[in-house]
Amino acid sequence: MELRHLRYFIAIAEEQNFTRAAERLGIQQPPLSQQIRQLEQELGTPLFRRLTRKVELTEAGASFLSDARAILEQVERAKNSVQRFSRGEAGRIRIGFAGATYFQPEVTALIRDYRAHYPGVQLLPEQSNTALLVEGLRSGEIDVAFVRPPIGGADGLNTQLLVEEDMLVALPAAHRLSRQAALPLSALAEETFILFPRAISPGLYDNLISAFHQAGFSPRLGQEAPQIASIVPMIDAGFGISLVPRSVSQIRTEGVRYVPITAPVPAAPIGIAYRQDQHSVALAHFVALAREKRPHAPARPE
Amino acid sequence: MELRHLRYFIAIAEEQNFTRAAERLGIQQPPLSQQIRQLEQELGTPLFRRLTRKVELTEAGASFLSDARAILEQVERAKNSVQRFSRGEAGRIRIGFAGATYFQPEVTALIRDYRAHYPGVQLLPEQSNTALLVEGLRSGEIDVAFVRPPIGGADGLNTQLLVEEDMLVALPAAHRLSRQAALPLSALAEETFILFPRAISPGLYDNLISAFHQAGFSPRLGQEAPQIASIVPMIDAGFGISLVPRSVSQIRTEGVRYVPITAPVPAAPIGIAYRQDQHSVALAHFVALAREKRPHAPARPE
DNA sequence: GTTAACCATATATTTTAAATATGGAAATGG
DNA sequence: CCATTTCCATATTTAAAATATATGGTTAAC
Repeated sequence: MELRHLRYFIAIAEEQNFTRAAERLGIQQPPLSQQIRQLEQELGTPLFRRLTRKVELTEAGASFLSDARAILEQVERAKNSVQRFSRGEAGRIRIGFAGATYFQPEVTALIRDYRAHYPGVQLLPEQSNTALLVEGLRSGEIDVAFVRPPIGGADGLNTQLLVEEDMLVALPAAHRLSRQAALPLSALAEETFILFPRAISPGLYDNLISAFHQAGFSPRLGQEAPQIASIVPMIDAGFGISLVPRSVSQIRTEGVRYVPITAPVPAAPIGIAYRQDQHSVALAHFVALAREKRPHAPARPE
Repeated sequence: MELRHLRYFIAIAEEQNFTRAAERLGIQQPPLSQQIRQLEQELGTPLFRRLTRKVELTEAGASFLSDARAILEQVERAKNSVQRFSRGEAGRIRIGFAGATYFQPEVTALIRDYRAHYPGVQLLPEQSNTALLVEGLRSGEIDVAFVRPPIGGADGLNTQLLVEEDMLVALPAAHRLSRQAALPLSALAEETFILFPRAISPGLYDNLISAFHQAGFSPRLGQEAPQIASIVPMIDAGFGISLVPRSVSQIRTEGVRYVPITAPVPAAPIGIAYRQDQHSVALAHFVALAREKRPHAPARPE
């Protein structure tokens, strides 16, 4: 059986007439008769009663008619579906968010814009840290991730800068410096710092450390925070002070103040990372949208 | 697109290899490549990524794979369905029951047996009278009916005798004859009879009247009953007495007694009627089952 | 009783799928 | 690193299958 048989069968059922159905199908009547004979043979039962002026469906034929129509409709749906996938209008993107990247307005704006453009694509967010996300990208568990570049050993992964974020000082409201409008980093030489483990975001960590060195001191490290976002409550709890990406200051707490840094300002860039051998059209659109938003985008034609 | 394309596509997706898929399909590899190229062209997108050691589905291909499988399964279901219809294992029979025929054990036994043999056939019962049922058979609203033969003007309809029922006298419990073991019809010459309108079952009505004439009297007619089954409550209510098919005596009421007739015994046969130009296999089975049950079936080979 | 409608059959032709032969690219294995 | 293997694509031939043409038979219609 082939779809041709179904198309022919339906045409005859609708016309109740082989000759007219053949015309409608753009073929002659004899091949149509022959194809239906084949179909009836394969099914083992007549589908039509041939009367003198018209043909009519047998019971078996009537049952087959609705099925045949449903099959052709399903074929059409499958075609459309495949094309939506190939155009990136359908699909699935597993998105990873590294520590505190989901506070960044640029990040949420990108997600929002993408959803507006491609509502048919399912977005599966996952929260983690840069190191684990890079791992997930490599193993294929994640399609794209918002990370804090640079990411070590990025072989096989592409990274694209999305936001050039800076960092702020975060300190307890009761701290003697918490009312300052701005601070040089050197003013913090004697403080105890809460930092996250270098392993979860080496790039960001190294940015911090090198800023400290530029300011002329090595930070005294206190309790380690399990992740970036948990630094804020730890400051509130009195474990020390820290430097956090500016977007983290969206976490407003009674006991914590954020103060801008005059110099040297540590960078906390956010980028998106994805596999180089990545074939998803949906993801390509996502990356393209991110590129439109990248900072200082040079206006060069592509 | 033809089903062939789907079968080929699925084989390759499962084998991840054109050559092996071709073997499995019993064709050579080049025509397989060609058919897939056709399919990809029609869909407007590649379905496979051709790697050096294997092929893998694209996103579009993965979406198409599940659809293709679903389509082939639906085709199989349609085939099976059509065959069930052609064997009479699926279908629908609209069955009419004339007045009081559904009290007859033979009738309910036939229905029960048929349902046991062909559980896939939907039986749609409808209660009416012989005249309306004959009408329904002609117009195609009903497929088969239990009627009280003979049915007038049976052109185009076949009738088959199912039960040779006789009639009983039905009278009030308080009636002077209600304790008799049996009665000749002539004993009722002076009674008032409740009868149904001749129009709803002329055969049965004429059987009654001719039995009265054989017994040597014309019945005095009282109130008319709208249908056979409603005769019993009318007797209870004191409108008169009547003769009813033996199976009606299953309606046991405190105030009504049934007494057998010695002679002449009016016949109340039940038959099934259906269109001669009837093509339903399911109905043919039903009629065949009824024939096995017909009274005094002569043991002639067919 | 002749004609018209309509499907089936027989045969010819064209289209299409499948087979054969071969090439090229990439991994594998001495 | 070169030879070999794996595996799909392409070109061409062959076989199969669908379609076209011609025609016949049956039944209703005029």
